[in-house]
Amino acid sequence: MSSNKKITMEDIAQMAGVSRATVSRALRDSSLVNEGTRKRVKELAQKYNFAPNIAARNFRTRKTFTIAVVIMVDAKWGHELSNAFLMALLGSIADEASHTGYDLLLATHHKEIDDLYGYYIEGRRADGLIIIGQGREDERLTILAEKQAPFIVWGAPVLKQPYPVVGSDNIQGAKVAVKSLIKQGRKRVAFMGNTLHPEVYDRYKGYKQALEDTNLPYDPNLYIVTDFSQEDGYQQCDQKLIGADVEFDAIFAASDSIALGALKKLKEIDYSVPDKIALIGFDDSPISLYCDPALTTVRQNVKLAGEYLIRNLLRILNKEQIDDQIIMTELIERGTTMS
Amino acid sequence: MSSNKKITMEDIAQMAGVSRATVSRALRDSSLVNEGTRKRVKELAQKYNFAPNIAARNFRTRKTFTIAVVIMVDAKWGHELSNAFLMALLGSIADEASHTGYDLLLATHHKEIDDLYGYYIEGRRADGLIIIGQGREDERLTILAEKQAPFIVWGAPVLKQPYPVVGSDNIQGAKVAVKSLIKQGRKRVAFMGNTLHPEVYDRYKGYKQALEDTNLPYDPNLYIVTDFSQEDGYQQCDQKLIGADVEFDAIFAASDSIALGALKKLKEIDYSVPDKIALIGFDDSPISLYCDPALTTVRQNVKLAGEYLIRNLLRILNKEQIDDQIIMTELIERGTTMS
DNA sequence: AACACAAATGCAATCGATTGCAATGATATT
DNA sequence: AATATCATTGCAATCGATTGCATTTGTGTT
Repeated sequence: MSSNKKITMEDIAQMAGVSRATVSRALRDSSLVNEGTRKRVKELAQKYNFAPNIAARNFRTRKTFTIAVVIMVDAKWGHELSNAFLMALLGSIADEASHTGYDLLLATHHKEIDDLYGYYIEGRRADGLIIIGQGREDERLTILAEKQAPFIVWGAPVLKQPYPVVGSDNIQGAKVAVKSLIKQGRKRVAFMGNTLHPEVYDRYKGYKQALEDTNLPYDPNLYIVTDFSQEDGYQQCDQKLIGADVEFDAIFAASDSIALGALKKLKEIDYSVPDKIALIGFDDSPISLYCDPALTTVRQNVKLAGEYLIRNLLRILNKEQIDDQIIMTELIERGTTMS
Repeated sequence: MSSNKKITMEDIAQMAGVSRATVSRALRDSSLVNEGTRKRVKELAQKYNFAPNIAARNFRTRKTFTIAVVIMVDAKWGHELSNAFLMALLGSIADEASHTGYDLLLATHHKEIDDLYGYYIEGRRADGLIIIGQGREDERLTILAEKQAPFIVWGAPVLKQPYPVVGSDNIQGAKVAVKSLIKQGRKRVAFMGNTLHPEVYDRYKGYKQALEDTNLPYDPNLYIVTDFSQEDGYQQCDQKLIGADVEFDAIFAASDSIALGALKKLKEIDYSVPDKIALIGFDDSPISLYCDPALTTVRQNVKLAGEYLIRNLLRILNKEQIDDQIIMTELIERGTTMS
């Protein structure tokens, strides 16, 4: 069954009575080959289960049809791969990539490869990069940009950043969420998140804008620095809000996970949600519908995100000029704010 | 800055005053080159930021140092990429792969590529495959095995399956969990899951063994067919347990997501958990600690799972013979069973 | 019949790193 | 001094598909 010898184009060519060149063209539907020949060749390829050696093709064509997805992992912010939102995003990227015929190279990027350009681009492992989570590590991205690597970033546009970004409209999303809290009569809305993260910073800006627009005072005590984890949500809620005797009647959290951590704490001390404290998260991860009460949250459009990332990266590979792309969010109202 | 011409080994060789061959050897730390030469070459490579063309290397060596991770997606069971456990597993695999110097090719496998062998192996996109979620689609795996593809499966050993498997000890894990319920005095334990899935089938076996060992009767009405989603957990709990007037005092769910769905239903109708109904899930996904009450669950050792998958696949690539590998689980007792 | 032109195919160079084998030079052995 | 041995290095073939250019064959035109 398995005559372990791999079949090559030469073999197919012999059997079809044509040259390698013609086989190559036939399989790629080049208009240069005769209809009949093409059919014959394709049938032979089918019959012998022939698949062209991609390594050879990549080598010759100097392309890989592969996109590397680099997930910037920052130990301090928890293992991002357990972040439901990022995973959904990854799934969406994978779907879109397969539609366009690209393979996906996955890298959770710790310290090991610090020369992204050399490794992926120079080394021809991938044609382009999608970077997820710009975090604080802007330096590596700047280097990539300097070397003119084809890449795109999921995140938030930062002042004059030298690379193209796709991201949610964090400012608007946050503003709408916080305004909905205020409309319910909440006067002391806490913000939980870490503004060192550009996306969170935008959510924070939206939060402040909502306060300004409604003439509510901004109280620095209500800005609670919190990393992206349920655990930190729980801890900071405990220490910086409850334990610090800060008065508050609502929380806007920069992610669902933070919100869930806070919710746990609130329930432990019998602060009723939403009666006493209203709560809004960000992401609309699957859990948010199934916690108790169900979590009001700002939905990010994961499907579109994946599409735009791939599509724009392909444009870049195609030497086209592209702009940052901002995706609308949607407030999903559930139990933690319904009164 | 960017003299767009890529540098090759030939260039480095010229500068170092040696041949391509020596450069190649020097960079790969071959013992054949003189210490001084190696140093000189490496410095030049460093200085000019040279990374060997991987496409060329792969082509020549007929290896890719890439492992394809294929996630079998079954629409009926929900988009698996949103499954927290699978994602954690993927993360662990990614970590382990990068330690061993392998790249990871990610594929969420819909219908598009049905010839896994041709695409990945014959096409030399990857040296080997890790298949996640054997599901019912055993056929494709059988074909892979026939073609002697180097691959390994995360899942459960199925009778005489012709491929190596790494998986949790689902039988034991389930047995311990159900027995703990029984020890608490529960007499009517429902099982939620779909036994068409081999791993779930094993959990079901463990469930039945626990009943047998403790001389409790098995009631088919307590086997609730449920897919891997919170939504189906909610629905089936509603229809097949509550709505069907089946008497029960505990639920053992085949995954945390199912358990959470059920929990939501139970709370809606004021069945107190754990007083009236005890509940155990499977996976120990992050949420289980933060739902209310916190979910008792069977923890799978994700870290080990990733390690074993990679390690064993590498053995296979190395033509070694390997056995199935079963990983211990651990019952994590939390609020949904504490009484 | 002679020529122009188009369609289909083949020829052969090419991509860049790896590696078996041969060659070189240096040192040790008799 | 001749020879054996070892450490380095270079030569050149090789992996297999792609593609610019040349060639062949077929059709149409005058």
